Amino acid sequence: MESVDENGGSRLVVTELGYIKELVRQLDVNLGGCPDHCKRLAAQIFAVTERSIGMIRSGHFDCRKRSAAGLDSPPFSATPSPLSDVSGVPFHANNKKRKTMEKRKHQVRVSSEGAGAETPVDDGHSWRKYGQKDILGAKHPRGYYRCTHRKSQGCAATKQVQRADEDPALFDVIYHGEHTCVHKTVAAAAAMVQPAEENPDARRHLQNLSTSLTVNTEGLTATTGHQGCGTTTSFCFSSQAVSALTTPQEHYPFSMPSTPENCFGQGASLSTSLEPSPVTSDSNRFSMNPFQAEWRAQSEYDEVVSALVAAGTMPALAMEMEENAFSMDGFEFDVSCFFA
DNA sequence: CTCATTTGACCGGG
DNA sequence: CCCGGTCAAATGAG
Repeated sequence: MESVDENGGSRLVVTELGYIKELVRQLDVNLGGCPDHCKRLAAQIFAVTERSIGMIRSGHFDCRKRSAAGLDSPPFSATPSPLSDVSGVPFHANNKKRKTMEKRKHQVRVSSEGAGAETPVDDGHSWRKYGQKDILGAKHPRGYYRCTHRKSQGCAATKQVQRADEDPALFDVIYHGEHTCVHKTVAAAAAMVQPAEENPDARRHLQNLSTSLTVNTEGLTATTGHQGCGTTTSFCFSSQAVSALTTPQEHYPFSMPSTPENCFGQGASLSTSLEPSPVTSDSNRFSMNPFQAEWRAQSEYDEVVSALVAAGTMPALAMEMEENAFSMDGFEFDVSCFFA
């Protein structure tokens, strides 16, 4: 374990465990409620637990290392669990290698929407199936998908989906290539950050966060200190909060806290400034609980992305982005995507 | 009609 | 030649 960054590594695992705890809490609250939501939560708990175990086993829980290795994140899934970064070759690949090796790959394990579902949870992109093959030694056939926008926009992204032998509820998904298609409004917002050529990772990560988003600050700790936030702190963005974000410089949304009471800096003030958002329409509604804010509507998410971009935050955010966590200024944030 | 899926044929690397 | 990946005609859904 020498190679493991003690602070960054263990903290990340602790964050993961905190996330699991929160999921269990949510599950407890939801027991007897919406069965689908419970199933999703259970699937998430499973996947996050699996990921945590993998992190501990591999000693691969340094945030920076994971960011570097996991830059080629897949379009997000409910709880993607990185099995391996099977990047064939770096970007500057030897051109004499096989064509297929030039594409970067990323494999994740995702759970199905419900028990016995035929497909894994939606990853936010639209795919068109173009083939299926029985694979030697595998119980289940492998499905081949390409981006629906391949024809219209020349998007070269493809994925392979195969049900896991051990657990039919799990799917191994291998993503090939990157989406170059303009995907919904999030992609448009992502494109505002920087041209894809200059900052492809930021753009991809933003794309990965499409649909809806949860920002959970539970377990927030500072890099330089041992005392984290004494209490669980949460924040969320409302329309008002977003307007606050759009003021640059002084309102840098994630400034370093100086005191435990103000451990979240502007984030805390964002939280307190939040009024129960007037529910104007379903498309603008979002829900929150004491622990987290959830965007249930695309419009809310778009608004936040635009605000973060305007505030100059997004590039920094994207640089430390992982599948469902990011760190900034020594803070780590869980960012989990939910399917409403 | 358009668009997505299915499925056997085909291709190429190893 | 085997096997994984892709193509494309047939078929189905909306």
